[in-house]
Amino acid sequence: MPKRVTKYWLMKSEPGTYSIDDLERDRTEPWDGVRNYQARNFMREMAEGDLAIFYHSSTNPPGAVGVCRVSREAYPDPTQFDKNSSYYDPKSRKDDPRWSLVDVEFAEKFAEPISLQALKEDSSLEGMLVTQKGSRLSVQPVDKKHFRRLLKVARANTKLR
DNA sequence: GCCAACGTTGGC
DNA sequence: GCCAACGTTGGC
Repeated sequence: MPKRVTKYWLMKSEPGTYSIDDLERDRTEPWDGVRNYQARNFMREMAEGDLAIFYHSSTNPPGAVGVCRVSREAYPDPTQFDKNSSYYDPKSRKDDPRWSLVDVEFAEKFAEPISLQALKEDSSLEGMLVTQKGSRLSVQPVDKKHFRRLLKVARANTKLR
């Protein structure tokens, strides 16, 4: 049996809701609240061990702030059945859950965030979904070459400190 | 706070 | 199946 190849992703979160520091403290977290079918489908493609860029959105500046690892593959998001949750979905049925999530665990926090602006200006990252205008997808695939490049930039920033 | 760029919903 | 109306995301 060939080993499954690690896949790479990018996951957005508003730091006011859940930040890389929160994940570093909690170590592992269910990535709940995703209510977009495309993003959900990407989470369903994830496997344990996949790596994801942790991205802070709706903040100044937005950008990549660290890395997390998928620690549990997709299962039903419990918040969809929780009437007290802002993620409650009355149309989702227990025998056919509409929304999924994965668990992610903390891997690393970058010494310096890599701003969206910097991502856009890096020609080696051309084609990354997150740099494209109007890209609102909160869970998205990342090419291996882009992932590796981004880590390289993060390391370089560490040396400059 | 504005608004462009989406995605979803529902009438027809 | 079309599309107008509405809601949301997220950069700026």
